[in-house]
Amino acid sequence: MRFSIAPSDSTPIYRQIVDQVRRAMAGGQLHAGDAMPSVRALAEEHTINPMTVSKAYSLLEAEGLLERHRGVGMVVAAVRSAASAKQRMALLEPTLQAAALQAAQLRLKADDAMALFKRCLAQHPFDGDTDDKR
Amino acid sequence: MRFSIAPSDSTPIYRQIVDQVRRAMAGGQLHAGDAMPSVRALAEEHTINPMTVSKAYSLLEAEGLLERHRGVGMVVAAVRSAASAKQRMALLEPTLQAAALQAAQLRLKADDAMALFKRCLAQHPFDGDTDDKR
DNA sequence: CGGTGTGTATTATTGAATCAATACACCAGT
DNA sequence: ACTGGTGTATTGATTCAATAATACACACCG
Repeated sequence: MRFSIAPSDSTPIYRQIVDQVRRAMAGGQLHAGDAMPSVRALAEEHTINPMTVSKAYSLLEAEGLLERHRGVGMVVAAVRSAASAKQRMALLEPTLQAAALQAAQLRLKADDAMALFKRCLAQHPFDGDTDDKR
Repeated sequence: MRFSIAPSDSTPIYRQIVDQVRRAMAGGQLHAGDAMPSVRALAEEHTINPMTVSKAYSLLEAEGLLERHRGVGMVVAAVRSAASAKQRMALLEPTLQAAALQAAQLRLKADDAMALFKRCLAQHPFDGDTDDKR
């Protein structure tokens, strides 16, 4: 599981982690039983505090997405599987709503905004398709 | 000038104001000489602290977008006019990049994401077109 | 058993953002 | 000048996010 953490971002680090895990779960990149990176490993990789990672994991556990196995590590919970397309769209919608608002404030033509979005989408080649099996 | 402030959002209030003014300027909704809502008025309308508004205005003044007229109010600076379409697109791009990343993580089809975005855009009827001239 | 690796709890500290209350400096009208 | 409207400065308190440094509880493995 790859994380992209931006400490400079206004959204808290622990929330960035939570959101990304949520999306990865919904997108089916995480399967039940998969082991999550250890708190210390993740903290070291991004030079953040272990407790910040732990906080994120705790929230995800409370949410039922992860299971805590003390002494072993966090593991993706059993029940969940990939969400339906409709559910995944619902997760994306708030961001697109914000983008649409910005586009309107910028007085951009809807077509232009769409074209730009299309270009952005093309830049994200669904890194899971390059299937990093190990 | 209408502001939509979300105190619950993780991005600081003063930043929400700054960003919205920037977009309104680029979109040509604010013209040189236009008077900005007073610090106290804006603070009261959104039940936020006057100093928070003042902080936002100060940043915008430092940026050259607003001019401070003590005793009179903040006024849109002279030099700037609406930005070119290309510049406005550049302001929107970071948000769409983030959205594209999320879509990829969610394993959404690009077409589906585009369709959703189109729907979101349709919900923002460019409130300036309803032209609240007074 | 003992070591190593898990996640966790605790306490204290830093910094940013916000609020609250007050006082001040400025300008325009009467 | 006075008054009422501007933006601003100051000080303090509060909240939240993140850090730091320990110490602890648990599980696997040899």
